[in-house]
Amino acid sequence: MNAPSRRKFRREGEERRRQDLIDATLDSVAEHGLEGATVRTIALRAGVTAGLIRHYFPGKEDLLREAYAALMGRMTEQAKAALLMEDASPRRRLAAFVTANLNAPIIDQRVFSLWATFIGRAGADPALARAHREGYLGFRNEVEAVVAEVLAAERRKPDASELRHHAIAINAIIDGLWIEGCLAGEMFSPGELAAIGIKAIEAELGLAPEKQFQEK
Amino acid sequence: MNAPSRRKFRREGEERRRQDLIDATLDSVAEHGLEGATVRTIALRAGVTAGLIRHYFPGKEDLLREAYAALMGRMTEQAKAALLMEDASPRRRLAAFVTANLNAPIIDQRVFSLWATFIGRAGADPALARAHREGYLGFRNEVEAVVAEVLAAERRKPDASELRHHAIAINAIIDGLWIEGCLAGEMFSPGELAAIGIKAIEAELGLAPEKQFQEK
DNA sequence: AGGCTATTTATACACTTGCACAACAACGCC
DNA sequence: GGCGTTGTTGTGCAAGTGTATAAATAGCCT
Repeated sequence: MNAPSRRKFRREGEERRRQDLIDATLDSVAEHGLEGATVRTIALRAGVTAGLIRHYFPGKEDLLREAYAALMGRMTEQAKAALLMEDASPRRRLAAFVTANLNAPIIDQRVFSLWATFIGRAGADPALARAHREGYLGFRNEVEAVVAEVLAAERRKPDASELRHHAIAINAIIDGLWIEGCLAGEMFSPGELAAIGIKAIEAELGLAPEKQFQEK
Repeated sequence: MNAPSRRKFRREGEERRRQDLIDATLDSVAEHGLEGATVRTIALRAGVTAGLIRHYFPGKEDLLREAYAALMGRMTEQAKAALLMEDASPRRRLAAFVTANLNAPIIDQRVFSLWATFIGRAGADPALARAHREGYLGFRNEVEAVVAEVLAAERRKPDASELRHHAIAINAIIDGLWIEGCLAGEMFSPGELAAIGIKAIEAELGLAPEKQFQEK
């Protein structure tokens, strides 16, 4: 009796454990910030003990880096997925892209908290700044490509500088509305942000209102 | 000889010391994040010893709260200051407002780092979320007021909902471009962001290009 | 069934953290 | 000029930090 009573455990596959630890890290950061994301908190959340982290990651910093990379990957992946409707008109695709970016699950307070917490350290951490830069430029290039298609369909031939300015402005509109939605989502009715975004972007591009909204 | 050699110090006025400690806190957070802002780091930066912090603030949390309040105060104060040109036309005032918000010192990586670091915790800290909400609504109301003036000068009578949507969109444009500028300022030539912002906002409001840019 | 090995736990350690408290000394007041 | 007030320092402490390492055991292979 009064056995040493060591904790029971199961062995998991390496990839599974790494993902669990990364998810637990993101959860911890979202809930308590970077300061509250201690190895013990993370391990507890992942259902393991703290020592195990060092078996999968060289150190805590590496775990945080991989967690941030995973977050960015998921965000850009979701964002770009909305552009895959091949059969629609460029204008519809752009609208769908905006709509996807201004509704759940991309409008999400938890994701925003994570983004803000990590990006706040971009000024001090060059690796983090570079990761952001790449994600941002990738996103903006996607926007620029769709804008080019939209304008081409309207028989307009913008030069490179014009195109770039449109992409910067549209990116800003989406980012700005995304923040407003994440921070004060309940102040907007469903679909309102997307409607505002689409109208603003079409104004930026000088597009006439869609035919369906005009009198026949 | 080998006297105890206690550190020399000067007594400062209460307000001065509090401000120094708050500034040192913001510097520490900007440089090392919330995790790196320890009482010892902050005190060292302020040129005092750690114990003094407890003489001016009940605890570290209170110091952080006051530092965030000070940051928000300075940001909104600077932003609104650009609207004070009484003698200019509404349209010029709006343009000046945008220009002021999209150049130094408001476009600033350090300020952005601080904003992101603090706002990242808004999801978990209700007091912080409320502080943000108030600042945001105040800013948006300013925007809405100028927009109303601009449209009135154009003899247009927007209803409340229309006005609100314009304010939301314009706020998003400014915020989005602000972020782009803070995070990748060197990718834009001086004044470029402001020009993009003004064009996007005038498009949103359906304003014709200014007369000075049209052929006479 | 029984051992092998790598995953997992548990413990230890040096260091940092926020905070408490007593000693001290700078400055105003008489 | 001495003296009291109190701003300021220095030290101490318990709790928590990341990491190192040894001990244990779960699950695969034969």
